[in-house]
Amino acid sequence: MQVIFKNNNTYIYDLECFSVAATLDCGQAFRWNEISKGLWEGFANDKYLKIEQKENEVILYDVNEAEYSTFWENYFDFKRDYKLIIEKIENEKLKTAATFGSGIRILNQDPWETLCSFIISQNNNIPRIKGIIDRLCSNFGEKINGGYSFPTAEKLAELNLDDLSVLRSGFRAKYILDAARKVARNEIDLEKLKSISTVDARNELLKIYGVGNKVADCVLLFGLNHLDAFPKDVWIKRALLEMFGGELKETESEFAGVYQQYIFYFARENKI
DNA sequence: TCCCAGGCTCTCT
DNA sequence: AGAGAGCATGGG
Repeated sequence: MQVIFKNNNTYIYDLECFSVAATLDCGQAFRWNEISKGLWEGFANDKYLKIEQKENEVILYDVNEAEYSTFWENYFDFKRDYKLIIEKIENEKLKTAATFGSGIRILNQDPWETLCSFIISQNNNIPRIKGIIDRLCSNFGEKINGGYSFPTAEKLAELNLDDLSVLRSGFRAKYILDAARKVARNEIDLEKLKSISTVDARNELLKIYGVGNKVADCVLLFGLNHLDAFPKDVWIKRALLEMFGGELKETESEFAGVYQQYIFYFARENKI
């Protein structure tokens, strides 16, 4: 892997195990869109990015060295050796799924944005999740280059259910408010959850009204860097049954969350 | 039209 | 402690 900074862009060469499409379109983030083949734009927290993948080249437009090394490198988890993770898989079917989804990386997203987004995701479909999050940002975020930032918990904590009716988020609005208030009042310290055990962090998240095991595990995995969290949604439960007979001991392992994304992507793309 | 969506809470056994 | 209804809304 080689990183070059030039013309205010960041160019990455010889980067293994990365597909921008698989990573941004596998259901872990909801604010990315493909403009044309291989060219994506989107937001992370209060930052806008245009990123393109060509043959053996990834370009982050208008990203200088400082922005790359302090933010995007970690956001895309470029430093982690996913090839090694895949090589260590012994279960043959899991290896098949991993090979199929080998371009997926687990994004290091902002904890609050992740929490709020996955509260919205429950009993919902992805196009509508994206729509609700778009309205959340355009109504309550800050105007930034190209769009709107994700609103802070402090901002949302001041609002009431009536204010949130513009989101058309249904029964989830009351859950958003409870999460915003608990985070804004520091009843739940999201940053601290990164450094405590996965079990303890999950129990903290479960204190939020509207957060159950699945949403908590998504926040642990996509926003708090707990890669051993294994979110079980309807797709995963079905895939575990059909691919592994309902039992897979790897769901308890160090990189269970990475495996989960491979299985999820494999199941969805292959329509099993 | 009808079914269902990366679930969760509440209630009833 | 396990099962089932209800939840808001709208995409397909």
